[in-house]
Amino acid sequence: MNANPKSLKREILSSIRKALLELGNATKAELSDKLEISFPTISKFLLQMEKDGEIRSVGLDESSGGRRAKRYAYNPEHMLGLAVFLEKTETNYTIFNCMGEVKEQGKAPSVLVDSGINLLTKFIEEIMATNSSKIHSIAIGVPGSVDNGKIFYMPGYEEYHDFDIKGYYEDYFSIPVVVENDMNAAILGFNYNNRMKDDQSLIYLYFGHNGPGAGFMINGDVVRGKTFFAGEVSFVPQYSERNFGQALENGSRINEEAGSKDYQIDPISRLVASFTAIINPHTVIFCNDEIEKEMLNKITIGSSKYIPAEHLPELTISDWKKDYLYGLQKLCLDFMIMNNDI
Amino acid sequence: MNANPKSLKREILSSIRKALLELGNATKAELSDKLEISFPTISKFLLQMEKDGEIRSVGLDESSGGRRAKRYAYNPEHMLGLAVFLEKTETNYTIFNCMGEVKEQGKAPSVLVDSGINLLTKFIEEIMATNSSKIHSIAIGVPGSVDNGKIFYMPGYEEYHDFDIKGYYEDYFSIPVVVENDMNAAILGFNYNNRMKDDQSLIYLYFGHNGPGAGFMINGDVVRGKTFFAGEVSFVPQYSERNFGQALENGSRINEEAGSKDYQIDPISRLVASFTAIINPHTVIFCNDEIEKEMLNKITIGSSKYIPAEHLPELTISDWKKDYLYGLQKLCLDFMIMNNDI
DNA sequence: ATCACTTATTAAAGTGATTTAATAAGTCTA
DNA sequence: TAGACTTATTAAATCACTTTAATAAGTGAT
Repeated sequence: MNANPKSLKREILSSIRKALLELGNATKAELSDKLEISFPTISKFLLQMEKDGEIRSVGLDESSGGRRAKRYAYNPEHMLGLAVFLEKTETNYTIFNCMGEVKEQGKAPSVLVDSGINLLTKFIEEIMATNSSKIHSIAIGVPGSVDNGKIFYMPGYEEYHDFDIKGYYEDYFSIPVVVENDMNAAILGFNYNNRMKDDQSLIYLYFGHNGPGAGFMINGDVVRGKTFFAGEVSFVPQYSERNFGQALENGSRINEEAGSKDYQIDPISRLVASFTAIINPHTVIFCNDEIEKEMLNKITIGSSKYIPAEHLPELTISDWKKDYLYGLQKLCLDFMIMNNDI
Repeated sequence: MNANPKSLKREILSSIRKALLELGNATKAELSDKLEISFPTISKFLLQMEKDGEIRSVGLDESSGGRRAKRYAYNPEHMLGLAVFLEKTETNYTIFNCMGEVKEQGKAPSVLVDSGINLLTKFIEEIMATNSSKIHSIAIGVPGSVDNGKIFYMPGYEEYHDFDIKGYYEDYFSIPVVVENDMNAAILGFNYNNRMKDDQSLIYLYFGHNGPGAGFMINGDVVRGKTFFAGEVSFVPQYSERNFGQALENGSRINEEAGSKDYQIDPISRLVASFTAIINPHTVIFCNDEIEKEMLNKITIGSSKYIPAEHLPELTISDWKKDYLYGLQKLCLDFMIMNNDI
């Protein structure tokens, strides 16, 4: 619980930031109206923000009969964010501004090697050195389970287990750090990017090289589960003798030479049916490098054998990598907007 | 967004209420400490609350070396809540205080008859008449899908569809009203009653006379789904040719005379496995009039054929009716504590 | 019993947001 | 181009919580 004037100030500041970024630009009156905060208060905050270079006046409105109103816009370059995503084969990073515009991006060999955290630290340090003061938060994406900034489980990298990356780097760089699982970041990114309502239920489904998995967002929250096992859909029992993972594999061996993926339709349809009967999501997202549009129609038809069609989720295809990046950006932005001194 | 001094006041008041009810009793210093609100502010609020009869002094603490501190407790009788649950065969109601103590309860014939809402209105009106001013909020439980106080779907009672009960009665009685589906209320009740953490994922599973169903709470939120279809688990495909509903029924016909329920073990085990692979819940709750303890063990063993045992949820048995009632009470209490004039 | 000490409570000054009134900067009409 | 009107901004007064200082009420030792 935190109910005091200081928190009010923070609350107001971040709500102004959010509104300005969302609207693109606004007058004081518009902000006061939208945020239900009094005009003088808005005025005072904007004055300070303009002094700090956080916002800029972008001219006067046309008169609506009286004095023309000044219009303000957020200065996108005032704060930058850094997103780093660690993968087995390489490490990518992007630096972006509040509008989501990428200012710089690059690639490096994987830092996920035995030597532990040092390589990653050095990597971030170098990036920070050149962009110094402007970076206000860091988001790190990892291929493993994350519990509140602490790596809980990352297959193949046991030396990272139980390491509190978030805490470590927040101490080290003195800026907010957020760490998230790749799949969960992708879901957040998809949700953000497609401007969906906040309380949607989404499922991001991938088949991958090491077996299928899924990321879940329910009522706008990422689902991790009791033992971070949520999304291990290959274990879903589907046929008398096979689970989802086996049905995909088994089929693939039989149809190896045919080149057709039709054998996957029924297992996926059953999985979609199970999702619907259990959590009835709004959307199920597939990865663009794994599945074709035509396939989706077949799955829709397949699922409707198990569930009345009106309850089925919308099936869409999206760019996983892009969503992942957007997700990390979104996490960063939230921190930049919310968390702030003064 | 709401960031102004008025909301601060409300926030403080409800946090004091919450803390006092949670702790049972407290001194001003304890409240100030716990809530991170300054002593003078706490003092001012408590003074007013004591004047209003909302709290009472319950004596002085033993001295810890200096002046003895006054200890305050919430007056449970200050506000009462009314929970009404509508069923096909009858209508139950209870009146209870902030501590959850039932002050009065009763039963009436079902109001779910063709004549629409009038019977229910009259029923509540009579209860309100005798307990007049003390009832500060009403919770109504219904056997159907509810969307923000509006009945979305209630099988067999199409005349209620799209009727905004919440809005109607809030206008009529001028106190907060909350309407919730029976299963969802039961989950809230179980969660509340067992003092679980707020962000748990629970599943309440019932088999019922008209086929099985489930209620879901994920990360502390009730799950309704895109078309309020969440929890219709009988549609989950489980065997090559049968879904969960069919597996339960089919088995029952075969084993009709044997009296054994063992045929249910594998379907239920598979369902629990599906839950685990998808959302990895903390607990799955069964109804005490439908299943025995011994059965649970068999299901646990059965599920572990499909999923590594460490990821499986805890299986428990609970009193559905009681949880349902507690859930409605909890909803009422939340409204009483939060929503309040002044 | 008095004094030193501890803790609870009350009082006064300070900070921050709101409300209301006053002022400034425009537009439009006569 | 002056006056009426509209709308944006600034200023003053008010309300609410916090911080800090002062006071009250009790305990225990000398």
